[in-house]
Amino acid sequence: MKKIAIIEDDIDICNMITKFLINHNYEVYSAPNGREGIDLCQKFLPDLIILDLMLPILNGDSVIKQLRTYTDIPVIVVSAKTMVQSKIDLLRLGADDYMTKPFNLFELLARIEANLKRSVTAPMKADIHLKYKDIKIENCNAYIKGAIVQFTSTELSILILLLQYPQKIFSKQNIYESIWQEEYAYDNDTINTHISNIRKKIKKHTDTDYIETVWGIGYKLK
Amino acid sequence: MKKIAIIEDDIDICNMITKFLINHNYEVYSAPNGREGIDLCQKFLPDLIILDLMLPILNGDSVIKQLRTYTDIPVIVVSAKTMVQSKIDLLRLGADDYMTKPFNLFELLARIEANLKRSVTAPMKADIHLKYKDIKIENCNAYIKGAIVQFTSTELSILILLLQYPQKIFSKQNIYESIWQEEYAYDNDTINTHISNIRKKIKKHTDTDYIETVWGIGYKLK
DNA sequence: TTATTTCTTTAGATTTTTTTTAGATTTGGA
DNA sequence: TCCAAATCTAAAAAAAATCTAAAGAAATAA
Repeated sequence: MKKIAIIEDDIDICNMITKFLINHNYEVYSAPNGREGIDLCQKFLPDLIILDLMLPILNGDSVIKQLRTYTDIPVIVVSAKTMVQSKIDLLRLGADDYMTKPFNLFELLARIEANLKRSVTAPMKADIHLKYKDIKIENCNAYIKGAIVQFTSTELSILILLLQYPQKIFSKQNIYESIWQEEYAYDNDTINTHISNIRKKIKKHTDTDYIETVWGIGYKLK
Repeated sequence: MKKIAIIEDDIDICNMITKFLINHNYEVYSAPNGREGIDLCQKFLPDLIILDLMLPILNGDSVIKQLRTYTDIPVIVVSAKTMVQSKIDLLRLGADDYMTKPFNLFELLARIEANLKRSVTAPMKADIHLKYKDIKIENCNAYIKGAIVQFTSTELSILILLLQYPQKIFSKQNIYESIWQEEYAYDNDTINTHISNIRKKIKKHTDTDYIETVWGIGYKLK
């Protein structure tokens, strides 16, 4: 049975969707705000998320952004009609589909099924599990020699990128455009600094330096 | 700005997608059949291809097959709903994603962006892969008799240039203008020095001198 | 709001690479 | 043979890229 998470602050809408989906044979979890929504997703690993844009505590944009750092599960965004101009940004941000309120439950069902179907055939990023020598990444946590290490999300993204292709040399442009999703205009030492910080944290747990500087070209794992 | 090629025989659909993508800041090229589509791709080197399956002259399958002999650019296949059973074959053939007609343009946009993103992080196959006797170049790494050798980026560029045309004699001007992308004003021994350093590094790993000096003319491999 | 964390920018130190220099060596031709 | 031009290479100088601490800015949490 497929699991669906609903992140929605309006309790009536939430109940309505929940009942409807349970009737249609889904397992449903819900959370009333962004923060709890993210926790929920990490806990129950749903197959699809229905996300209200207007959330207390952590708004929809941020929720998608955070989710997308570690998973590709389909996210259907729900928003009031007046917010429609932001839909393109949402898709850009990483939402898979959107609907405006008020919506027809059957239309929602159709979209859920379409998106679930798609995510089966699409290559899954969900549930990252990487390992390289003494570094291990599971979901959003990094471990070095088994000890959890607190990387910031940018640091973790860079580390994951490197870990995904341990042979490849990544130019700063590669890294920047992969992580920030925007053009790399000029070198402002941002990447350098993050690399430096990553190294510092790694060094606390192990003697070896895992990141190699390839002069004039970029960085790679070593 | 990213370039997208559309290979689609229905002129209305083609125009619709073209307009939409131009509005979303892409540079768009299109071709009405498979043959022209392939020419187009060779000419404009798009970052992503949207390919209709049902094409006159050369059908979609063959187009993918041909494209895949020399490139890894993402290909999103578009097909009529009745053709859906072939989607797995398509993915197998080398397509990266597919959509059935009629489709939502925002969904297309989302998929385009997802696939472009993926291709940034994927290891590049377009990368250089050269071999000459005991010297091998893969990605940005040079190997001699299997051992990695640390060339600087300028040295590597020169070596790659020579390796690309092992027969050709390169004048210093040739080399300078290829690598530095500017006019070769006078001989300041820069090339000499780099050649010397390359030789030194090669000599550490093998007895033979791979670079031949052609007096009064330039250098070539030997 | 204020406090805290994270990210970006800055600036000077450091490291590596590139270019220049200079003297030695090699080459081809007179 | 000897000479002049071309090439070689070690070493010095210059330039460029990178590193990192620390400050400032921005985002997030309380």
